[in-house]
Amino acid sequence: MRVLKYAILGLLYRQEYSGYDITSQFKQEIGQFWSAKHSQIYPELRKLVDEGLVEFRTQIQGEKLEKKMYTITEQGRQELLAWAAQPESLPETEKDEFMLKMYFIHTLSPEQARALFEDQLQQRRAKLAYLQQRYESLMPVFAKEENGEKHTQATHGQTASDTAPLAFHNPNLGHYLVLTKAMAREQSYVDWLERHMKLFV
Amino acid sequence: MRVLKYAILGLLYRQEYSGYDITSQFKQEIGQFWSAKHSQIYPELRKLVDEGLVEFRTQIQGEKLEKKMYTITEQGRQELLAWAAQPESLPETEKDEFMLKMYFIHTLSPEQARALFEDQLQQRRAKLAYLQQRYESLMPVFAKEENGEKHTQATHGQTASDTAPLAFHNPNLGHYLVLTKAMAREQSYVDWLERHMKLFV
DNA sequence: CTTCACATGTAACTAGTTACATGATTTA
DNA sequence: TAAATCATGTAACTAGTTACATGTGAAG
Repeated sequence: MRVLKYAILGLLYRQEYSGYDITSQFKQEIGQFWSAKHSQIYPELRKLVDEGLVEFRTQIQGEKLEKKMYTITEQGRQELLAWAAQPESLPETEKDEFMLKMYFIHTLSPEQARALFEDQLQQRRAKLAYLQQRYESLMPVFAKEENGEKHTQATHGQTASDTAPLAFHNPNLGHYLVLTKAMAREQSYVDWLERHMKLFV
Repeated sequence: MRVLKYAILGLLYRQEYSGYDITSQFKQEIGQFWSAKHSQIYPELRKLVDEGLVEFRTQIQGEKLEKKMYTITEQGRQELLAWAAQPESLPETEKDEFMLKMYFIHTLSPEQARALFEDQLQQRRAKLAYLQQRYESLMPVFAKEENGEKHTQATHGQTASDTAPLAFHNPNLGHYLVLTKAMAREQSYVDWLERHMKLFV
C-alpha cells in the first residue's frame, strides 16, 4: 500500500520540506488522519530519492547545521496524482481499543465501566474543544460567519462549524476538510457517549 | 501494547473457542473495532499458552479432523480484567486514507474530487444500511422502540435479544454498544460527506 | 465430484514503534 | 547556561499482511 509514500509526496506537492518539517506536519491537523515518526520518515525519504520520486538539496542553517530540503519530481507528481484519484474500498476494521473494551463490558463492574466511560467522554470533549479552537484561529472568517447565522443543532451533533463555506479553488480547502471532519468525528463520539451514559448512573 | 492478546482473552472470557472460531468472531460485529488474520491469531494463541493465560484441549471433528478448543485460565482472567479496567489516552492519529486524499484535494480536478466523494458516500451509506439491518435483526425490540413504535411485551417472544438492551446486566450489552457505535460512526461520516458535497456540484 | 466451509499452521514481507545516538541552534 | 527545539540518522523490536502449504468435512 505504501500510504506514507503518498502522504510525503502529497506534502511535497506544494512546497519543499525537510524530514523534520514533515515530522512536524504530522503533528498538525493532518495528523488526525495520518502520521509517522521521524524514524519511519527518514528511511522513506531515502527510498523515495532512490526511486526518483523526490530530490533534495542540502541547506546550511546557521553556522554548520545541515538540513536536506526535499522536492517532488515530475515522476513523483505523476504517482501522487494516480494514487489520489483512485477510489479505495473501506477498511473492514477501524481499530478502537476503547470500543474493544466496551464489547467486553461484562468483565467490568458498573462502577469500573462508568469510570472508563467518563474518562473517555472527558478526553473526547477536550479533543473536540481543542479542534474547535484550532478551527476558529485558522479559519476565523468562516467561524464568525457561522456564529452569526446561528444554525447550531446540538441535538444532532452538528456544530456550527460543520457547514461548508469554501469554494473548490481555495488553498485552505484541504485543511478545512480535515478539521471539520475531525470535529465531526469527535462530536459523534461525544454524542454517543452521552447518549449511553445513563447505563451507568 | 499487545491488544490482540486482550482481544483473544476477552473472547475466551465467556466461552471456549478454536483459533478458527476467533478468526470468525473478528468477521462479526467486533471486527468493526478490532480484528486480526488467522496467520496472526495462531501464533498469538501459542504464545498465550506458553504464558499460561490460556489452555486448550484437542477435539475431534468427524473422523480425524482435529481442532484445539481454547479456554482462559485464572491468570488469563486476571490479566484481562486489569487491562479492561485501565483507561487509556486517545490515539493522536486515527488513520483514514480517504481523508488524507481530501487533505491533498488541490491535486485533483473538481470532477475527480467529486467522483471520490460520491464513491465514499455510496460506500459509507451501504455500510450504514448493513449495520442497521444487523441491528434490527439482532435487537428487534429496541430498534422498533427507537423508531417510535410501541412495544408490548406480550406480542414478543423470549429470545435473549428481546429483552431491553439498555440495562447494565444484559449479556448483549457489549454487542449493542459496538453496533450502535459503528452506526453512529458511519452516520457521522455520511452526514459530513453530504454536508460538503455541494463543494463539487 | 466439486465447491465451500472448516481447520491449522509457517514464511516472507511490510508497516510502525521504541530506543539508541549525536550534534547544532534558539530562547528563556 | 540550561532547556527546548531543530536536525538526522540507525537498531531492535512489535504488529500486521500476503502468500505458501496442507488437509478434512459437509452439502449440492
